[in-house]
Amino acid sequence: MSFSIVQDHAVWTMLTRERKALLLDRLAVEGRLVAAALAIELQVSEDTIRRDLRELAAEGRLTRVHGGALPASPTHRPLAERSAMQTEAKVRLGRRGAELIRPGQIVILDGGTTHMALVQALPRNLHATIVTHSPTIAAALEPFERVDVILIGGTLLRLSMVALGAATAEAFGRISADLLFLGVTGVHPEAGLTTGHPEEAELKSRLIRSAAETIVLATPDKIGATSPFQIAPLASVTALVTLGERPSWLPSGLAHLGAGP
Amino acid sequence: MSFSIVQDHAVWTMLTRERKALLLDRLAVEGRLVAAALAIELQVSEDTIRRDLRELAAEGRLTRVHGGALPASPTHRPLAERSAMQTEAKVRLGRRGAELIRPGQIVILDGGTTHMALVQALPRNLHATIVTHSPTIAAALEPFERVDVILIGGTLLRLSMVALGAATAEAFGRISADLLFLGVTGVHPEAGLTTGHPEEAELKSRLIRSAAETIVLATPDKIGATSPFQIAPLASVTALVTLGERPSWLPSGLAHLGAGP
DNA sequence: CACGATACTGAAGGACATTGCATGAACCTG
DNA sequence: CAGGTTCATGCAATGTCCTTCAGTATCGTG
Repeated sequence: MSFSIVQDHAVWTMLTRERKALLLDRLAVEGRLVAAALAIELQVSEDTIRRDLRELAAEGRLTRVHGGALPASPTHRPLAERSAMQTEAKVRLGRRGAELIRPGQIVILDGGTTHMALVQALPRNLHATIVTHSPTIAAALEPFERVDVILIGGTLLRLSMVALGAATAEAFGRISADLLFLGVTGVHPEAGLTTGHPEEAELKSRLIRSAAETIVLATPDKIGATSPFQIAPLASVTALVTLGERPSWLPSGLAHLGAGP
Repeated sequence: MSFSIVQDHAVWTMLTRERKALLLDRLAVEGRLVAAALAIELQVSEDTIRRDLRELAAEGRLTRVHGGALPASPTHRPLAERSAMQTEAKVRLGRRGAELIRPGQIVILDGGTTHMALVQALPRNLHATIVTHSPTIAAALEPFERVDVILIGGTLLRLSMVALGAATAEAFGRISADLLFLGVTGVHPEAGLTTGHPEEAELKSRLIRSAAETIVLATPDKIGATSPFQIAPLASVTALVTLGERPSWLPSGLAHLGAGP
């Protein structure tokens, strides 16, 4: 073949199936696919991408739209839209977060699209125990054969799709984890860690008590922002991961990790 | 990994078994195999590699794809592939099952792809409470704004992606539902309802005790089939939904519903 | 040791899959 | 409604697959 991409050393022949799997993965993480961009990125013609999308659509794995594809029907707009926001930031934070998990650790994963990105970034052969009260996260952990998943039940709060309630809190109370990835909607020098739902705030504060270390992955829009309900003061956090520089107002006892490009 | 092919002018003839083992090792490490590249590397014809891959695929050790092979992924594929199996049957059973839910009822939904199809068939404005120990089902219920979702936690059984264990059983013990949709892998005149996992069988039998009525949606391949572990005798079921006619051996006290086209 | 049976490999040929390109239709934007 | 973009289809080139066959090595048995 004369069109192949010779890169001095080796030709990375991507199998068709691999490419399709990649497309679906990408769709799950980013919530949308753009045909033209993918063609450039994967070094194939747009026709090939379009063909893939058409075939995946025929299998019902995604919905074809002009210019690319969107998740298959069952996905709800709010969630799909949320995951389409700040995609790049979330992918990078997720990758950085995934690196922090050591083999064998017991990790509590809070809900949220950023943590979804973290799951997508986990190495396939990771050996760990992951505790979560988010059915979405739990479902996404299916492919990881060496991960033990502990699902915490309760009443689902529709907005954020996590379990809440007395039973949930009690179940977390019986767990001592090594690591907690905590989802918040605000990180502020005075207000501390905040979120938009009172019960959720309470549960999240309990999560902090159930783990030795707490890590917050914060997209840029959350830094310096506040939401109505406080989870805990900043000092409760072990490390804050952001895309940019360390905010000047961070307490000195708090580690800051960059998730640069 | 590097190895020399020629040692002292003597050619290192690799035994077939050795080569196959190497292929599997390589697949485990790299996650993919490309037939053409392996042929060059191992100094055999592509046909030989292809033969190996074909045979390994027949043994279920890997998945053959155009150009090479991918992991058999006893986890990833099953779910994706299982949901692709018997699609038409599942959709019809799911639709029929969805019709059986009355507004305001408390419904226990077991895991499984058939029940996933049921969720897809639910009316958007359904008002009900759905209890489930399957994160996949729970996640799929996100779009239904008037459905209260109760998630039951536990340790996830990867194969079927449902929560199991003492906590799960106990949580179900505290629930009295109107309706239970029970997933089984066999419906047999003598063996009754059966499934392939002992703990799952035990939990399922507990589910039956937690609901006033039990409904089994059975695809054709399950009728007359048995799996190793019994859940309960046929008489425990309120209604059996199938695509075809009522099996002659069904106990007379048991309702049969057709999910015809 | 001889002999047939079996297993393994490579090669030929035809079927099949995948890809990029060309064409004209459908779509979106302003 | 004009102009660009995106799309589906048919086509040709190439790569991959399977089947079949023949040659060689290995094994088991007499």
